[in-house]
Amino acid sequence: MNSNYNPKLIEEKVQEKWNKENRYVSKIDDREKYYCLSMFPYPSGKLHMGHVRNYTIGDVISRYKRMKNFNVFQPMGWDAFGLPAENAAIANNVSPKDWTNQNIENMKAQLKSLGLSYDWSKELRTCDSKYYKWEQLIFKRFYDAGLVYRKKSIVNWDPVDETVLANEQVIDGRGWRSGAKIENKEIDQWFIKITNYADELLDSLDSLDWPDNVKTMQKNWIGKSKGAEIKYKIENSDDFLTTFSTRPDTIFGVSFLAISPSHHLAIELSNNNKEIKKFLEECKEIKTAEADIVKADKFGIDTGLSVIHPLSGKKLPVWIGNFVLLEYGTGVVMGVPAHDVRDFEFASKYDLEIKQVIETENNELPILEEGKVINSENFNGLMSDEATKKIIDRLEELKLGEKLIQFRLRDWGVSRQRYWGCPIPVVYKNGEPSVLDEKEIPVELPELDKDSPPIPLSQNKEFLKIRDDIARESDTFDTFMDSSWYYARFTSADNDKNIFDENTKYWLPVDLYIGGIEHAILHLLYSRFFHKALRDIGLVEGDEPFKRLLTQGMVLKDGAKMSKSKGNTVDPQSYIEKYGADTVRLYMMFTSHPEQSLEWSESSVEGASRFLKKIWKLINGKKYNRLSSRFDFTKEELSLRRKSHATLKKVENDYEVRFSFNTAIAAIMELLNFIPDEYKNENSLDSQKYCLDEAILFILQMLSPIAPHICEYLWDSFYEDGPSIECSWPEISETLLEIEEFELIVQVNGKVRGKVNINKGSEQKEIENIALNIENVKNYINDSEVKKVIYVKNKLVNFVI
RNA sequence: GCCGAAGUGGUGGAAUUGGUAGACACGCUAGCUUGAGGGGCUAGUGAGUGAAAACUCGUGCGGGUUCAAGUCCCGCCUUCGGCACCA
Repeated sequence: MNSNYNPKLIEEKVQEKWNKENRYVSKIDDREKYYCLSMFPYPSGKLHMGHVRNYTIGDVISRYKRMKNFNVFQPMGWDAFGLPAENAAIANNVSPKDWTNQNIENMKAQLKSLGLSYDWSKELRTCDSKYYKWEQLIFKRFYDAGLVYRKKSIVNWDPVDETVLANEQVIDGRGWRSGAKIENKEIDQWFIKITNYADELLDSLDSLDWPDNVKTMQKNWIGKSKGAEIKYKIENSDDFLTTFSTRPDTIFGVSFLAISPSHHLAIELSNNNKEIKKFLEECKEIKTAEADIVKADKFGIDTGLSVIHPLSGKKLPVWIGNFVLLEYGTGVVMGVPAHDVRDFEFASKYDLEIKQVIETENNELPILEEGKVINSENFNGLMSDEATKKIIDRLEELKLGEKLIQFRLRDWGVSRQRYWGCPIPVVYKNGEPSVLDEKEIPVELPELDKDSPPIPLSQNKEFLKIRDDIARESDTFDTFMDSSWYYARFTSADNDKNIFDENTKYWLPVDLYIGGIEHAILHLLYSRFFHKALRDIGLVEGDEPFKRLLTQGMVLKDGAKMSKSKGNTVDPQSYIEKYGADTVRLYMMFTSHPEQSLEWSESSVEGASRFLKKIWKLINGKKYNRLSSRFDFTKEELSLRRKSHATLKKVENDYEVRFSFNTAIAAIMELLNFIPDEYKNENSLDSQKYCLDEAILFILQMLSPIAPHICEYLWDSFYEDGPSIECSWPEISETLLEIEEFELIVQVNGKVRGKVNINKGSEQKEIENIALNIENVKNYINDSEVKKVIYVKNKLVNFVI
């Protein structure tokens, strides 16, 4: 039995065994359940390294949990609707459906070759009407629950191609295909009232075992802020302009109002004013993405209108500002140049009054922090918080304002003007929309003619026209809709009669959700909202979909994200073929902590492969001796046993608590390196054999979540008629871990000057004496007086002189 | 611009609660093994000084707190993720 490690052969063999046994099909049973979910991929064609990393992490944890006797559910599916299929369809003259299905087949084969322990019996794809018919049903139920409405909103309009473009399709303000200048266009769209849940989405973050940075990002995104709504009467009119401000204490510093270019007042004014009309035209050239709006130069135009300051009674000019978002607040900003950076820039540019009304130690305008109120009539001298209260009280008396809590979170626009998405189940009777009844669902996406490019549904006459006076909705759903509830549908994916069933009840919530940090806000927030809304219409239980979250970092090459456009991608398949899945998995887990970015390195793959070869060489051909542990172990033997158990303890903690697979692997490597050579000889002592066998069993068990093929193969040949490696995890012996000696660090003035072995039970005085007698320590202390001794138990002693 | 991260040897990274910086690997150097290549094995490997013992410096930059700072605080720089129509 001196054969070399042949990953291809053993991986095929082991995978065949798993298939035969249907080993990873999960059923309800008495054990504690563990639903481990990795974010399903967009079927782009080939697996990339980010997928491999994501799915290996999920698989390692799933396998570990199985060994710990959990009933594990780990499904996989496809986020199959989206733009790339349409683009590929145009580029390659294939239908989005065929392209997508082909990609799914390829990627599924790749996933299988990685040895991921998925329950494929629950596979789903979002482009399948078996899936999206339920999504249409959910939309109907949401509509009935009052969560759906229609509203005008702005899109990127390509006037040449006459299509709506995604933000990423607008490059430098121009359409990526046509090159035409992109315009803002307002159209009617469907919205879902996620803001109804703003408070709950915020509050229940506390209950989640999620990374703090993700919770913080979500919290800031929801953006609950306390302030006041303040009304400014328009001069010579009975109308008011309403603003929201978090800083009512600065109200006497207001020197202008700025309204959004999309504000109805701005549009009305433009009808009679050429300059304003021109200005609004110019504003239409800015992309709709917030990052672009903020980066754009701030400019504005005076409307000529004035408003009356609610407290001072002064006249203030009304401007239109390109930086004011209609979606946020009321679409009107009160400009306080002395205490806001953006207002300061704007006022400086257009020579508007800058009036300081807050005083702090810092004198440089703009002063952003709170302080003492000045130049504010009878509120002078108050501190900001008190002034805020009194000013709001005063506004309320005058009925010109009131206390208000405002969220940054906006309602979710779910309409998309595309082909490859879930049709929105709505019809228009004489132009009046109505959401379809459950029995009229599903609305299936129409098939395309062989040669037809994927034209938006709005141009598909056959699909649209039901009767002369009845037409279908031509928009499809945002693909975030598809991915907002798939975690729940997985549990019942094979049930065609009901959306959810008893399995849903059993498996939810997801115990661990793993995916890229780039989804920290949108996808995760939408899913959380969906879960709560589904709960409220009685379809699921519990308040949150994902109990624990692990956000993985990017896979980089040469310091940049691997991407097709940069041409720095590395194809995982070639590595799986060359080194085997176990090596690729091991490499991925060893190279860095899952939450950090991973720098791809060719040569480290070799290292991972070498480690597996070492294990193969040590174990292949050996048989478990099944000796009892009743030996008087030598000190050396004991130290190997201790190392085995200490490694086990560390690895458990790394797998379970820290998700720190790289250090777990390093510890296993250390253990392997620690085994003395003579123990590996055939004529070693029985006591040595015992220690070696123990180490071998531990190594195989500890490593098998990461490199399952080689470990199971070696386990089966080493431990004939033993238990399945998947149903066994070793027991730690705590007594073995108790050590009698430790290495004391001796410092003088905080610098290490010596180390010495000390018995654990020693008294502090005794330890100090030993430390003071170290030659090098003596040299440093000389005749100096020891002013202070810091002693950290079982660790170090520091003499301060 | 706003929100959230990251920065440690030639490289990937470790240091879990403020307590030995560089675990574990890769690479490199030398030696052994081999007909050669590959592979394997042994030793060394942060920089500098030194024959050695040992010492000095050293965790993006500049300050600070502390007996002690990669870790805490203040101010910067760079890179990455998100910013609501990429998924």
